[in-house]
Amino acid sequence: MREPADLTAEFRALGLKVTPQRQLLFRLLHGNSGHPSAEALFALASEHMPGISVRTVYQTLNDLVAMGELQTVNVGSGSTRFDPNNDHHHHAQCATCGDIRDVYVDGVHDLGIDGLDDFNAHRTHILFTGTCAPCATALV
Amino acid sequence: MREPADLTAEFRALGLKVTPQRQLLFRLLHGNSGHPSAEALFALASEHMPGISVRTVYQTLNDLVAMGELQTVNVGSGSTRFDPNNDHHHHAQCATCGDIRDVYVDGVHDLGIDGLDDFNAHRTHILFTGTCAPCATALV
DNA sequence: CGGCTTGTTCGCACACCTTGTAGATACGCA
DNA sequence: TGCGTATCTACAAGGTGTGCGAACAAGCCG
Repeated sequence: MREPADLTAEFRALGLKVTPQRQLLFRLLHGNSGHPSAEALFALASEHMPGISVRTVYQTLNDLVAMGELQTVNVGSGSTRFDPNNDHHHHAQCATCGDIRDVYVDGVHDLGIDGLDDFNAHRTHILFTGTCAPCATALV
Repeated sequence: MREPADLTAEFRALGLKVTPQRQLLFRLLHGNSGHPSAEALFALASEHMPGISVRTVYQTLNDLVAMGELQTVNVGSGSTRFDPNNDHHHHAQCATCGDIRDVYVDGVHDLGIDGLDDFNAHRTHILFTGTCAPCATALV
C-alpha cells in the first residue's frame, strides 16, 4: 500500500472523496504488518475517532482492495484479514494464537504440478500453518 | 476418506453411533471430488432423506474432520468446502465458476523460504486461483 | 468565500454461514 | 428386550459482512 498522501491523490483522481475517516484508515493501515481484521481496524479506528461506523471501515477497505492497494488474506477462521503489503508474498499462520506473518517464497515456478491441465492459474498463494516461537515456548 | 463400512466401524469404536443420516452422508461423501459445501451436502442429502436437518449435516462433517477423515478447503468465498481426498494435495479454484479441483504438487520442500524463522510449519497448502477451461471458452 | 453536485457517513436491519440449546428419538451394548 | 446415552430436529442466536436511505460534507466552480 502506498503512502497516505499518495492514496489521497489517487482517491481524488478516481472521483472519490477523501474524508477524515478514510485518512485515519490510511494511517492505521500504512505499514501495518499485523494483518488486522475489519473488526480489529474498527476497534483501532474507534479509539482515534469515536463514533466511526463499522460500515465506513468495510467500505473503505473494499475500496482499497478494489484499487489494488490492499490485499485480503483468507485463513478460513472467521473474518477476512487485510494486508497492506503489496509485494508478491505468502503467509504463515500460527494455529495457536492466530497471528499471521508474511513469508517470501522462491522457486514457485519450478514446482512440479499435476492437475492443472486446462487451467489458467493467475495467482498462486501458499499458506503455512504451524506454531510460532512464542506459542511453542508457552506450550512447555 | 475411507469406505463407509470402515467409517461405521470407526464411529462405533469411538463410542459414536451410526445413524441412517450419517450413513447417508458417508455415501454422499465417499469418492465425491466436487468439494461440496455443507449447504450443498444438505441439499443432496435432503433429496435422499427429506427432513434431515442442517444441524445434523454440520455435526457429522465436523466429526469426520475431527477424525481426520475429511479435510476442509478454505477458499474464502462464503462457505467452507469439504474434501474426502486425504492424499497430500493442494487445490485450484476457478474465479469464475467457483469450482475447485485437486492439484498434486511436487518439490514443495525445495522452495526457498524467507520469513519462517522461529516458525514450525506443520502444513503447507497451496491455492491456485485462475480460470478453468470451460469458463475460458465461455468467455469468448 | 459561498453555493451546488455528488460521493460519504451512519445506523439499522438483513443475509449468510455456522453453532448452542432442549426435548424427543433411536442406536447399540448387555 | 431394556436401558443409557448419543443423536436428531427445530428454533434461535452468534459472527461477519452488506443493502438501504436520510443527513452530511468534500471539493469543484464561479
